[in-house]
Amino acid sequence: MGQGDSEETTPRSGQAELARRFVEWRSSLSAIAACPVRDVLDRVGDKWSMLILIALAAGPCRFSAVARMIPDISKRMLTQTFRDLERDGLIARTVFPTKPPSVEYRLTPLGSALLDPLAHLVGWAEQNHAAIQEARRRFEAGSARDGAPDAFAPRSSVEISADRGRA
Amino acid sequence: MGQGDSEETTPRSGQAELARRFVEWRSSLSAIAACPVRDVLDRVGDKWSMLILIALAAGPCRFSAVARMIPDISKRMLTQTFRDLERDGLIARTVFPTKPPSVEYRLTPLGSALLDPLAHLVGWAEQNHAAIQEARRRFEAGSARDGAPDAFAPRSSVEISADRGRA
DNA sequence: CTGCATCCAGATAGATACTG
DNA sequence: CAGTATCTATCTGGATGCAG
Repeated sequence: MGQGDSEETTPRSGQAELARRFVEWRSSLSAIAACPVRDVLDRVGDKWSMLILIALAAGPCRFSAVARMIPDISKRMLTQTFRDLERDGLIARTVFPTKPPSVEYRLTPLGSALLDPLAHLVGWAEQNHAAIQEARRRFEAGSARDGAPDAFAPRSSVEISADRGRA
Repeated sequence: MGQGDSEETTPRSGQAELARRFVEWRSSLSAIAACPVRDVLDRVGDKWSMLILIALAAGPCRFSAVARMIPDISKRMLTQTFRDLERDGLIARTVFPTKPPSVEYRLTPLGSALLDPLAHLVGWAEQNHAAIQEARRRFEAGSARDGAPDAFAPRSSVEISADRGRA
């Protein structure tokens, strides 16, 4: 399974470019795990960060305003996620010495920029969530019945023995 | 500041379109939390899924091959993440009835498609991780600057009263 | 080689109550 | 209103040993 036996005939050009990058990364996956990508995914991939980023996308918000938009978040988690986001320079926090005190959060240019790649992910999710859910149904059906006749299950035994020469 | 004092002069048109979508979502953030976006982020945002997806980006791989590429993953987590990924239809699993048995994992078209929005995120991470790290340094420097526990560093009193007109 | 089961430490996050 | 503190339930993920 070299990197270029059956893939290079496919007409996807941007896809191939993309694949090349990932191929290079394969040799240093552990480095990736430690480095910027993991950083970003850990921040964005947690339970609330992305929701908060979206909540602030349209403009600055007060603490309780965000809390209202995300009903099932606790104050504890909201405070904590705000702090992490601020720590990373994604949002800015402004305290107004009014009484009672009010605090406003807003996206920094950095946080605003993150919304763009995030939107790609969201777009993908919206386009493909149906496929994912169908895959889940199929998977669970296949787990219940061994050898279930699926739409595309038996692509297995054809190319097996030809490829087995490596063990 | 509102959405349009200094930002609207910037020539980003897709950015505005993007903002509009997020604005609409604000009213139903709890729905988003439950729905496809959260699904995808929970899958991709966990510790290993993305690494495995990248590992498979260049072509099919066997269990132990992936394990070698990601040295600090345990067999338990590798198996589990493979299963979740397969469950969602992102990767396909093929068992070869050889002796000893070998199993090959490969991206499905769905999983391959996910690589694209993922690459945007990775690209952003690479471009901005320096800014993030600097923000962290600045944040920690600002936090450590005063020893008083209750003083929360009102570091922007200047623009406060001027901006108060919007509440 | 691949995968599963068990046990276990640490992180995550919810509920509640209290402060300025 | 905004935030903190503590206690606790749950989840994640690592180590090990066993099985096909």
